[in-house]
Amino acid sequence: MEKQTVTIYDVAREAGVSMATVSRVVNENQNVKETTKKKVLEVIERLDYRPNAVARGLASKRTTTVGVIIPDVTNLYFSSLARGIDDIAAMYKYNIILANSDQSTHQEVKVLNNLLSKQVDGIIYMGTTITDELYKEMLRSKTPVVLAGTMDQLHEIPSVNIDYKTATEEATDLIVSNGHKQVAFITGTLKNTSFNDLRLKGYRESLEKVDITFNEKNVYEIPLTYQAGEHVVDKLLAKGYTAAVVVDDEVAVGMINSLADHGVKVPEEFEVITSNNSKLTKLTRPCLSSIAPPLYDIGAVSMRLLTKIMHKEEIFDNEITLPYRIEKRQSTK
Amino acid sequence: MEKQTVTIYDVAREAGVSMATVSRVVNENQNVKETTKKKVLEVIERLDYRPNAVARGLASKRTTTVGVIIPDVTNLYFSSLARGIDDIAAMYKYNIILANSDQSTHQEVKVLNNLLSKQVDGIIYMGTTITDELYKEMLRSKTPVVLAGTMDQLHEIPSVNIDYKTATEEATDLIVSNGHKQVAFITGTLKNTSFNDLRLKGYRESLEKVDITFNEKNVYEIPLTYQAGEHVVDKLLAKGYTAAVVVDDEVAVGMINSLADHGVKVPEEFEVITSNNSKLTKLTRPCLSSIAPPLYDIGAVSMRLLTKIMHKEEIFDNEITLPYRIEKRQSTK
DNA sequence: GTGAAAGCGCTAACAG
DNA sequence: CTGTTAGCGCTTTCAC
Repeated sequence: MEKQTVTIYDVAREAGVSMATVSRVVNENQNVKETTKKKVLEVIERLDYRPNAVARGLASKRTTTVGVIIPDVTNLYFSSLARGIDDIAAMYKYNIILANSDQSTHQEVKVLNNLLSKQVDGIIYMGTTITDELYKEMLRSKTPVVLAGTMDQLHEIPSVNIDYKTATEEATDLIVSNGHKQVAFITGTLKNTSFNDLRLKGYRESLEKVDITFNEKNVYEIPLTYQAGEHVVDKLLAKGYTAAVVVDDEVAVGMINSLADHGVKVPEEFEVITSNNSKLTKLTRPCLSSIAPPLYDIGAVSMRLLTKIMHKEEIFDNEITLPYRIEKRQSTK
Repeated sequence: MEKQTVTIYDVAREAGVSMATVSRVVNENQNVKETTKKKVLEVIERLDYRPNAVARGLASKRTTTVGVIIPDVTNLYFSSLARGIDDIAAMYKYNIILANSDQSTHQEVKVLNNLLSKQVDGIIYMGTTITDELYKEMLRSKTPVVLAGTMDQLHEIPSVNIDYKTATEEATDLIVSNGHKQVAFITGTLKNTSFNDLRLKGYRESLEKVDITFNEKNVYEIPLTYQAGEHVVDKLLAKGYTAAVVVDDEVAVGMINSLADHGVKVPEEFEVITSNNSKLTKLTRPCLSSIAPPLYDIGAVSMRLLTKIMHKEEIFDNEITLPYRIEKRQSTK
């Protein structure tokens, strides 16, 4: 399968210069006379020469490729980040190797090693939980890693996030200020996630400000799926809850639809606020109120941070916290 | 930035064999004695040797990487295909370089050439339109290309699709059988797309079966966005339409929400059927009836087809047509 | 069953 | 400003 036919050597011969000169022209090195440069470019054009990035990668030890580990491209939260990542990557002439991890540790470690063997210049990791095994591998890696929309417990790996605790606190404030006493907190797993821990803390502190005692019974750890959202509503209604703070949009959509199916009016009889402000929040009726993290920007800034690390530029802060908004829509009063 | 420290040479030395033998072990070549194999594997483990895929790619001219051109990862239709592609790719030990094209020809040609320079072993293209310029580049490429969920006018490039014409015909049948006379057809651009052409034909033939004269005025070419869906509803209502066949789910969601906002009851006063059966169709209230192409499978089969071409296996059919269903939900009677 | 040696196409000193 | 010369780490004949 001869993909490449014309090499730098062919160009050099045709143009009557050395490979080194061609290389210089291709890499936009200044030290080339205008006339020879023109000549070389002409030959490149004529021969339709395309530099072989693999050879280049081997010789220079830089592949201009970064690995992106994503739980599932089909999840709007992550794909929104991915879009920001890719745009900035393209701007800096990097390509992206996208790998779905399904959030399974085994997969993730495999994927990480696979990416490293491909000699990516950097890695962006997305996902809600970081197990010890994966964490160790990341720390061990000489290839820089940036966490997008997630963080490690010890805050050793550069990351880009919002202030989850305060955001969740504000979101909960919005609800308790309407007088609710039974407010459920719907979350994914609380294992290995400093991320959901922070949210839980925000929820808790909000309640305590209005003298509602925090009770673990009000915390529901469920799978982050539409169906799980539908199901949890049955329980919530049976137990008399009148509001919920939700960490995932798909879950929240499931809940809001299920509430409608139960004939429960939102927001009059039940209030819901969710956390990611993905497209979905605007597609439901009523529209979902939500914490609004700058999804695209989290991805974009992560990639930008990674380029800085890869280029050994000075970094002022390894842990970037982006601002968020609270979008009040129709699922809260 | 020394990413790689231990090389095949180190392993060879430690194990007291030649590089060639190590290479054979790594590549699972049969011609190695069980005992030397064991010895080599032990050293690999001990040294934590990881083959350098870039060097391997240069030497073997195979990168086990495929390029995937996607208009926007954030679009559920395309990301669902992408998920199928990645899963099958992983199964065959390929990685994916994902590139967002924004469906802009200029971008696409650039991206394609970029992918080729990275020496990908194959390319999967997603997108609704294929301009002549891009088409030429694809045909010229010695690297195999497969079209996922789209097709070229001349059917020269291998592709995986459903029968858009018949599917749209059936979808329209469903609506006209309920007696509607004014049925709009909401589509994206009709330029450079054998794809939407086929759908239009299906729509047209369905109408003609019940003696409704096809009229171009009923065809609305709009951007495929939620907002455009909302806006087009104003026009449709003003002109007295009572039903619409829509080619894109986001548009359909915009329409259904806008209809609700106008106080128009769906499906009683207005019926809508859409085309992609993405997650979105189940999240709206009422749920959207839809043509249901096997999204994940279109991606998966495309990738499988590509592996066959890359491995020079025998191909029985370059143009694969997968079966679809019609999902009747609540937006049609 | 194993080793030696010749590249793959390019970059990166180092001379000049 | 330009050319020469080593590799980068691996696969792949071709011998033995």
